[in-house]
Amino acid sequence: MRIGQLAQLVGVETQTIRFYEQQGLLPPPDRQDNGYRVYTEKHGEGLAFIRRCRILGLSLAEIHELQSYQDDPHQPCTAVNALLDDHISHVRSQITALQALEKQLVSLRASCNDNREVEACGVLAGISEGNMHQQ
Amino acid sequence: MRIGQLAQLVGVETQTIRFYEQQGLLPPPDRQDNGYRVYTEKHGEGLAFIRRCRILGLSLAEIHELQSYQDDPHQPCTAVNALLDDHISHVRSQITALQALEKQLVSLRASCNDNREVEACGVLAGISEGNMHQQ
DNA sequence: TAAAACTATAAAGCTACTATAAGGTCAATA
DNA sequence: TATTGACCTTATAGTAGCTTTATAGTTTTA
Repeated sequence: MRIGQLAQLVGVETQTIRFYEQQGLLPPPDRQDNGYRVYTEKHGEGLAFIRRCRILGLSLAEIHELQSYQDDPHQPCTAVNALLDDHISHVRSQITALQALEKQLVSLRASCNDNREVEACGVLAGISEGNMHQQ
Repeated sequence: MRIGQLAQLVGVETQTIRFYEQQGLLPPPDRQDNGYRVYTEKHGEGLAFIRRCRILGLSLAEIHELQSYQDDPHQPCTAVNALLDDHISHVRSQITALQALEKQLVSLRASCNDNREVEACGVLAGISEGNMHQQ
């Protein structure tokens, strides 16, 4: 299987596959005589794992960490769970921050309507004067 | 006022001020004979405006856009409000996406406990097998 | 046979800074 | 006077996770 086929199979771009290889997330595949990469099913699984982790918002470093655990199958999986717990609390704090931001933006938006000149715009005034009561 | 004082006043690093100047967000200040930048109160206000916009999550491009509106004070401020509305819906969709992600992560986490070997880890299995029922 | 489609590498671009390097300026001190 | 320390200057590289571009070689198709 060549890189284009693998890319289509998993739904990524070929450059992304080369990038993951360069980053040490995908093992370097064998090469044909012409230098073309040849992939196996294992590579497909590895790539799919990476993509699912990315969809879950894990960083490449965290993915690397997970892979290192997989190389040690008889260790307890405490660290895996801890990694996920950390990530969950990270996501939760992002949500909290964005919700606070939304409130702020909505209240800023409420200070204006479309029938004004820029000079009298409540939004711009609100930003300029720092009426940004954050809590 | 020199760059260090301005930086301290607004609470940014001096490099950030130079960066904003280079990006066209802050007007180039006058220079002393020795080449040192000299800032006025206007610059302070401009910099504070930029920082407040950044706290609101606006990109430098959006800030640039807002500044261009400020240069035309007698235009209607429709575009300003539209920019904010767009940003609010952007923030809201981020929140929605993160909430869905959180659910996914929590359910994944629930599929394991700390008393297993990596080989039998419910989290790793969940990712590997793609049990990632997204809705 | 020639063009289209695929592969390769290397390097730059994206965002919004932050950090580092190498040096010039200025006031106070030894 | 020499030097130390704090400040300023520019230019360049690094961060994350790719994407884009440039340039070139290979294979497949028309």
